[in-house]
Amino acid sequence: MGGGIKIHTFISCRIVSKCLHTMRFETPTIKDIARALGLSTSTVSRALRGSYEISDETKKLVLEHAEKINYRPNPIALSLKERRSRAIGVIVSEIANNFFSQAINGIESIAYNRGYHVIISQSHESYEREMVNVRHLASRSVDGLIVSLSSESTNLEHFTELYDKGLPIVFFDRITREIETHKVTANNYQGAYEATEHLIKNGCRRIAHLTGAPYLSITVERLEGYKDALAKNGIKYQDSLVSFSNHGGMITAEIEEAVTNLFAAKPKPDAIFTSGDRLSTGCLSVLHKMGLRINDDIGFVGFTNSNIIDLLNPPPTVIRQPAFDMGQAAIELLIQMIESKRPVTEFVTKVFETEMLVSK
Amino acid sequence: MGGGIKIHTFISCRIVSKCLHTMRFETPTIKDIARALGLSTSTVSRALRGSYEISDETKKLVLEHAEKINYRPNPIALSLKERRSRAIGVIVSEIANNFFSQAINGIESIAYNRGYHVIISQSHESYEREMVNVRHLASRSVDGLIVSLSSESTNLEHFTELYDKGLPIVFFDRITREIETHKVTANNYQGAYEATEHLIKNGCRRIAHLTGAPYLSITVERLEGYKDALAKNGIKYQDSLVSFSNHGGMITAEIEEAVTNLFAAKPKPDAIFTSGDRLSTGCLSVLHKMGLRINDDIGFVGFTNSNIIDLLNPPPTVIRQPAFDMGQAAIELLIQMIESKRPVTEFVTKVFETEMLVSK
DNA sequence: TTTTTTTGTGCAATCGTTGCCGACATCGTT
DNA sequence: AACGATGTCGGCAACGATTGCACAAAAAAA
Repeated sequence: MGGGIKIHTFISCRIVSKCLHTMRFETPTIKDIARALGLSTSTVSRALRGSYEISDETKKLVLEHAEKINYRPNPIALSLKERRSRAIGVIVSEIANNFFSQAINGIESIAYNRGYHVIISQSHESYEREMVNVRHLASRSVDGLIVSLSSESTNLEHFTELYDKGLPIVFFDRITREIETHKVTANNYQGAYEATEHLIKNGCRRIAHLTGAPYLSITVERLEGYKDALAKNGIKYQDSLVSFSNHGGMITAEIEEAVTNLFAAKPKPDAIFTSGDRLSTGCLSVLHKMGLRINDDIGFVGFTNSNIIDLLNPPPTVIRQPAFDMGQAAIELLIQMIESKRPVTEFVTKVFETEMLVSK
Repeated sequence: MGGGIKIHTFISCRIVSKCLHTMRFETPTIKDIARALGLSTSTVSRALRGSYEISDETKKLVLEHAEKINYRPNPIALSLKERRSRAIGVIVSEIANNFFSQAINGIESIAYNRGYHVIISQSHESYEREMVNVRHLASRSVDGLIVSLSSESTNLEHFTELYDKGLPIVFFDRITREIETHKVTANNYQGAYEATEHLIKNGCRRIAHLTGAPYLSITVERLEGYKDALAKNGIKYQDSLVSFSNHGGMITAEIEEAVTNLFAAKPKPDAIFTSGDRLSTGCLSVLHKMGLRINDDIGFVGFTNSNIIDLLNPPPTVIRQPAFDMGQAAIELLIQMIESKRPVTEFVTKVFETEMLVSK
């Protein structure tokens, strides 16, 4: 950061003869096998699928030759014909977010075993980007979608448009009431409640809340938990102690401004509760820059799945979501929808409990 | 972690009538337009592409109807016909690695502007997984590949197989000499040299080196830098002070064992230099668990692109790579290869300088 | 020997799109 | 009047794979 980036460029001048990088590269097809063996493509196709109508002799011939020329069926042709791709799309705001990357690992762990490929796509918290990605994935015939909404997504037409036509979609993390389908989420209310109560038990009374875009489900649920914990403990809720960050912590300046504003409240807050991976780490950075030590100078609890928070100074108390398991649950529900013979009419919402890791 | 995971499952029993989730969903095609307007598909196709052979009147008719029924060309059919997809594949070991997620952001930032989609795929440091992913991406007609090799990849046939057939490939980060193509890398030698020298200047004499799989380019280059820095400063290199982690830090137990082994050397090392994001954070965790304070009890420098290392206690000195810029460089070279009219015969290797952030 | 059954294979359509060629009609030119 | 040029459009084939139907040859039954 800061200053130009130095680059050395080595030019290797050796000329590689085999390089044919303008012709599209070719793969052996069923036709090549047919031609080589003097059969028709249909016979070859059936032989490869082990159809009972083909003699064992022919089958052996075909299979051996297919093996020899390293034949692989062309999935694009199959997708076009069968209108399915055995690929599922995942849309999250940012992969550089521990919660999401862990969830994706959960998704992959099951998808690959069930023969599905996973295509990851980032919305970068942008409605526009989300829409483009959804359309692209759909038109590429993904068999289903796992989605965590972007901060900006209030209009969900790009989803309903496809969902109503029969594309299976499962929402996770940032879910929506507008679309009736399977959903997977953490118990955000409870997590926020516990976080807030933890701060109260440690003597904090003016607890600020730094959270994401106001229309996101996770924002609403966590805000509710926060409010209820305050109420149960006889603390009055104050608007000035809550700050919404529309970009979910992706823009550092936004967090700095939010924290500054929160500290402008009078009297000053004595604790801060952050909602979301990027917001939590971002807020800790800002506090650090301001020279405030958490626990000593200010109470802190945040939602984050970072795996190195125990190395921080001092280690903050965090709310952790079972991201990997949530990913697994989401893909299982999706595959169930994709492979269901009859229309799915009953939908479940799986709610996973969060865990509070208290700094010692 | 620890204990079962509690899940609440809410079953929503409302029945949604429009739900047809067994039929594959259908998109309007060029045929629908042709039928509706009493034209042939070829005329419609040409009208949509604005061909000069079609009268303005017909064009207007077609375009209006296309807009009305929300027609989108089917990319699968196009891929099949044109044998290109305007999608590029990226294969990295783990997206839950700051270096890679930043590089991917760099790749996306350019790809989207140039009309390419980015498909991300993880090898999880497994040769097997890498091979499956490469084959899948290739058979899905990606127009090119950006690859950082997995720890286990010594055999590169799955790449040469495709590369020789004309699939453009750019390697970055973990590159290889075996394949002659464009490459993007950091100046790992220099980074390691500076890191080691920094430790020496701070009085360390027995510097351990915790690094990745021995056949990776980054491992070799960083080891060279480490060795040369020792030599230039009159310190004898010792095998017992270097430990190779084959899984690149993905397995915590492996790091713990490695660190334990390094500390078994006599006399004990007085500093540790780690190569790689996961290894650095993993090592810091282990040191923390062992109750060793870096700088005070043991010197430390590590390669990492984590954005919260300044929050660690105490903040370690780190070597940072310009990941975003490296990603941009890689995709630019790839697109250049893809769109080149004539075979590419001269290849460049771009080497980006690293930056050492010294803890104050 | 004739008819029926069985077995093995090929033809052609399909998926959505585009390239190529040919079919007209209209106009202007010689 | 005959011809070529131009403008506008449709038909066919192809991309790679699958599949229902038809058809052949061989085997079995009559």
